Amino acid sequence: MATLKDISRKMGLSVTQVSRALNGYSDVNEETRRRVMEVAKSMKYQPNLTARKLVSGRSGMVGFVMTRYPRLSSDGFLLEMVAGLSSQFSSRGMQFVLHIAQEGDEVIDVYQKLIDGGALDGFVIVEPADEDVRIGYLTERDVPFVVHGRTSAAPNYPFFDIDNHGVAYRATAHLVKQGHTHIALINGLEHYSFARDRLAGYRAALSETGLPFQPDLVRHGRMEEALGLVSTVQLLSEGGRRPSAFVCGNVLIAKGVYKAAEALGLSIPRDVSIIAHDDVLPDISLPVFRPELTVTRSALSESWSPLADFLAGAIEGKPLEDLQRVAEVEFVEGDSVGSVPG
Amino acid sequence: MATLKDISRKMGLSVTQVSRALNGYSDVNEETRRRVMEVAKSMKYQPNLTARKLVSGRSGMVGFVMTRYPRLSSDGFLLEMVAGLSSQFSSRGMQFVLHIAQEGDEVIDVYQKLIDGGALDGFVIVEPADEDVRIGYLTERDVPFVVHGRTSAAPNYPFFDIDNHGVAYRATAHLVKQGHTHIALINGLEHYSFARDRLAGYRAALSETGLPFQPDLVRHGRMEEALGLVSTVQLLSEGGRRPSAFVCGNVLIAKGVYKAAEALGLSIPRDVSIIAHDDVLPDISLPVFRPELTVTRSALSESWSPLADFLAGAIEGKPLEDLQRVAEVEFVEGDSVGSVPG
DNA sequence: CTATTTATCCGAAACGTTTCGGATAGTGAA
DNA sequence: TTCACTATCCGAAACGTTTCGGATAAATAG
Repeated sequence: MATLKDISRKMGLSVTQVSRALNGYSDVNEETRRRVMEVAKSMKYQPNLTARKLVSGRSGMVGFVMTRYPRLSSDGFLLEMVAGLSSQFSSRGMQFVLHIAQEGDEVIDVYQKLIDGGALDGFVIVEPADEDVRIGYLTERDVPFVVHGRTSAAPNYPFFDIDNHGVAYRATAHLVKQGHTHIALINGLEHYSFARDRLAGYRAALSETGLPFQPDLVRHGRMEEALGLVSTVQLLSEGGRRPSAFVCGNVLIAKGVYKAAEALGLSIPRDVSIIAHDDVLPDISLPVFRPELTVTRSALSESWSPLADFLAGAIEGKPLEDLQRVAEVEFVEGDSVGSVPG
Repeated sequence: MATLKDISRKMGLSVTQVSRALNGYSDVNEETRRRVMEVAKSMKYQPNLTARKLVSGRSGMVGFVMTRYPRLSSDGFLLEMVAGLSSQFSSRGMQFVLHIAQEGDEVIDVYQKLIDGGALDGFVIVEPADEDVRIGYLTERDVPFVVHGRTSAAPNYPFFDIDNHGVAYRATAHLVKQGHTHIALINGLEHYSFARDRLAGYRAALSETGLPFQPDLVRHGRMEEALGLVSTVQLLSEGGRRPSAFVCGNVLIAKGVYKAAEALGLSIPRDVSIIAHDDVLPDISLPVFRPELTVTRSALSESWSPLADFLAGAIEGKPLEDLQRVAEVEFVEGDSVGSVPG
């Protein structure tokens, strides 16, 4: 591989000047720069990243720590994310390193090791919990990171999140407008921030319209079809306050609700109304809904680019206000919402 | 972060000696080494990988290039592999970097860029094709790599493969022994080496027992349930030589065959016999077989460790013979094989 | 007692880059 | 003529390691 020295020798220039020419500094003659560029190309010069890192103190690598778990190999979200982030970072000249924590490793220890090794410049964190230890640790050590989601309305770290409060608020409000008074919320696991935000949005919509919050109409769990199915059957079988509408955390849950409704002989939207949040996962095995599902929609795939931008920015030391964004969600009406039955 | 210089200053030793003490060289007093170790630990010394790389010329990073494709996010094999390799490499102190090729990128260009950047020491290649361009390119440029699979019986590069010839041979021979004479092979896509090897094993078993090779009993395709289903329906519907037994490339295909058999009102193993190869993917959504499927079995998860070993060895310049292995497969009898129907 | 070996140690160079602090020569202004 | 300024360039240091080629003193061999 050709080095700066090779070029400088060949052209009778100093290494300094060649370096500055290539890096676009202003104190180099345009004619000189042109020639340097030309020679560099002809010699197939590629800057040695390692050397560059040594002096800049940065490795150009960012990391993501993943804990091994049983469902791993069937988790479409994860692969989608890894692929998305990886390509975003590499198009920015950075490397995205996926680190799988060994079984039994303490998560924080993994971060510590990676940081101390000096190989990573920053981290991406997804699915933050309400009191997230990773965020605490990285903040304390002053290591750059970006979060997909957020643990409070206005956190003091870079993040990209969707308006989860709005997701549940709009869905709930829409149902209320149709006259529904008993609206169930089938939500993600309680300790996730996004689930907390959605619960808050749901409650806000209810209280704004004077409807009571009924805790037994809210379910938390892993956002899979089974959760929707089981929750629906339970909710519709219990005596008394049967919900006439469902707000679902994602389309898998909605699929479960559809199935349960069918099994119980209920028709959508005549007997039950359903709204879900759609992450627009490009998974071919995604369920098909009949009738068309009404959704709040925001493509997960649009978050990788800002996440990469924000982490890169954080590493470069950009001000926090440039590194935070809450994305709006779209409301897409289908045919799964009707007025209250009889 | 503490550096070698910090330690040397504190102890009144030279940087050289500290470095050698830490790296286990013989020309340092055991007592000195002990003290150095102690101080290093107390100062939380972590060697700067970047600096080390600069002089050693290695980055400690190995790469895997993946092309983006539609089914990506639902591909369990891929995530399983990424997770497996990633953890194997990191337990060896190396980083496994996943690189997603942008749509439209020429694969070879991606490798070129990564190599020239000097950031990667070697590559892992999976699912080699018969005339694999990646293998050609890396060989030509003399860049270390390891292949999961192989393009010829005894290739001149490091690889880990299972005995694919044996997989099909044993399954076929087993069926022949039960008296079957019309045995179908539902195989992977034709250009993959493993599919070619399995086809060869299938033919070998047939010819050894004097049975004719009937090309129309062989199907190639993407190894999914749909392939098994469609192939089976076609094969059993055609006039004349209907197969009485099926050798399936993986369990998904076998699932398709089971479904087709059921739909056609055929019973297993009375009417059709089935054998498949089982990669032992720990995917909870894996099909359940009734009756129990007879399989050739070899866990995919056992290949990551040797692959990592071999690539590390290749980078260190170990001799080729230490970097190749063909793993045996296990034959596990279930209840899906019977004798030829009346 | 001298020559050789052995056990420890160290200085300096090297890896390829960026960057700080000038140096030089030419230009225009005072 | 002298001064300040601009445009263009360069030497040297620095980043944190590893490693080559010795250096020193003590121990052993002859």
